[in-house]
Amino acid sequence: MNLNNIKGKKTFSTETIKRLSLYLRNLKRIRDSGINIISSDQISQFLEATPVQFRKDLSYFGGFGKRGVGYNVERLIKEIESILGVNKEWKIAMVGLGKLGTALLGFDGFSKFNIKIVYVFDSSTDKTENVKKGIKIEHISNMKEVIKKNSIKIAIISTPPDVAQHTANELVAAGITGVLNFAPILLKVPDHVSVSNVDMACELESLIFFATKKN
Amino acid sequence: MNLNNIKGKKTFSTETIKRLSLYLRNLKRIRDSGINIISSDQISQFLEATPVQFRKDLSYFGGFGKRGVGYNVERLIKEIESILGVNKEWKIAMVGLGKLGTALLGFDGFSKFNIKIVYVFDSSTDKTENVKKGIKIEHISNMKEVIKKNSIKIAIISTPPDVAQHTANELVAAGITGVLNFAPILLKVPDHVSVSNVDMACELESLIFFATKKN
DNA sequence: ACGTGTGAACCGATTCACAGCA
DNA sequence: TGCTGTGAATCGGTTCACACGT
Repeated sequence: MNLNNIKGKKTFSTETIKRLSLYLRNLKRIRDSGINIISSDQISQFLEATPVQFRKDLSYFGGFGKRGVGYNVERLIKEIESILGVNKEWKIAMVGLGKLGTALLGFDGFSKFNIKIVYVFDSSTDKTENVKKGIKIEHISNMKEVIKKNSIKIAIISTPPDVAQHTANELVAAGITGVLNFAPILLKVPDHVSVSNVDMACELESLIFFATKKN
Repeated sequence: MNLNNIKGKKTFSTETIKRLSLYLRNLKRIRDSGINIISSDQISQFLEATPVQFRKDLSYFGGFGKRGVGYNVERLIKEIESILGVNKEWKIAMVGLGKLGTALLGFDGFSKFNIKIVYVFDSSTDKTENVKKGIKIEHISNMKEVIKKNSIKIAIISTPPDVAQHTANELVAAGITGVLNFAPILLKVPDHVSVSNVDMACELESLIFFATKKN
C-alpha cells in the first residue's frame, strides 16, 4: 500500500488522474460484457495506454492486482471510484447560460457519471425564474449565497470571456475549489483551486494543422 | 527561417501547436484593444505560458520578432494563421446527431474561427432530409459519397461509442485525415490520420479529485 | 540597452528490466 | 510459469543562460 499523495510528495501527474477516469469507464464496459478478471495486457488494448502505464498509474495508490493472475474488474472499479472520489453523487453549478451553457445543459452527458448540474446562474433577468429540464435558473446575484449554503465545490464557467475572471473570483469566494472553464482566457485563482480548461476550437485548429501537414 | 517540420525530424510537440492556436486567439484580442507591438514578456501575462515558451514555440517556424523591440501583432496573427492553415474557411462534417451532436450544432462555437459544420450525417431516418439552422441532415448512407465529392478532410464523431470505430473506418475510407472524437473509446486509425479526443467527463472527474484532495 | 532566438542543461513523465509473489 | 509492482534508465519537453541583432 503506497500512498504517494502525502503532502508535498506526490509523484503522480494530472495525466495519471485523467487516465484513471478513462480506465474506470472502460472497466465498466468490460464488466458489462461479463468479464470478471483482466490483465493489464488485455485492458491496454482498449486504451491509449501501455500495460506498464496502467500498472504504474495504479501503483501510486496501491497494488490492486494478483501476480500471475490479473485484476478483479469489479474490485478495481470500486477502488478507482474511491480514489477519484466519484463514489457518490456530485452536485455542481454552472454559470452562464448562453449558447454554450444551453448546449451543455441539453447534452447532459455528466449525469451518467453521477455528476449533476443542479444550480445554474445567469445575469440575464429574463432567464431568471426560468426552468430548464427541471433545473431552476437563478439570477447571478444569488450565486454566492446558494453555493455557500449548499457547499458546492465544483462549477462550470460558460460565461463570455470578459466576465469569466470576475465570475471565478466570486465562485472562489463562495467556496468553489474546482472550475471547468470553457472561457478561452487564463483564469487567475488561488493555489487551493483547480482549473481545467476545455477549448474545442484549439483542438480543432491543431487538428487542422496535423491533418493537412502530415504526409 | 527554421523549418523543423521536415519529414522525420520534427522537434515540436502537439502541445506547441495547441499553444499556437491559443496565442492566435489572444493576439487577436490584443489587436482589437489597439496594441500594435508586444513583447513576449507582455503577452505571457495573458497566457498559461512563459515568455521563453512563447518564443521557443515560434522559433520552430521562424523568427517573427525584432530583437530589442518585440512582435508586430498584426503580422504575427497572419503568420500563425498561415502556420496552422486556418487562413481560409474550413468546411467540416459531423456524424451523429444525438444529444451531443445537437448540442454542438446549437453551440456553433467554431464558426468564428472560420470552421463551419456544413455536412451532418445520422443513421436515424426521421432526421434525414431534416434541416437544422440551414444545415441539411443527411442519412449516413450518403456519407462516403458526399465527403469524397466535396474533399472534406475534418470530421467530428459524436456517435454512440459502439458505432464510433465503424464510423471512423468509413470516414477514413472517404478521405478524412482529422477526427475530433467525442466517443470515449480508442479509435484505431492509419498513421496519416490524426485523432483528437475530447472527454469532458474525464476533465470533470479529475477536477473532482484535485478539488477535493488538495489541502 | 533591450528583447529575440536557441543550444545546452534540466526535470519530470514514460518505459525498461527485473524482482516478487500467486 | 505468468503477471504484477517498481527502482532505474531513458526520453522528450521545458527552462536556463547567453549570443545575437537592432
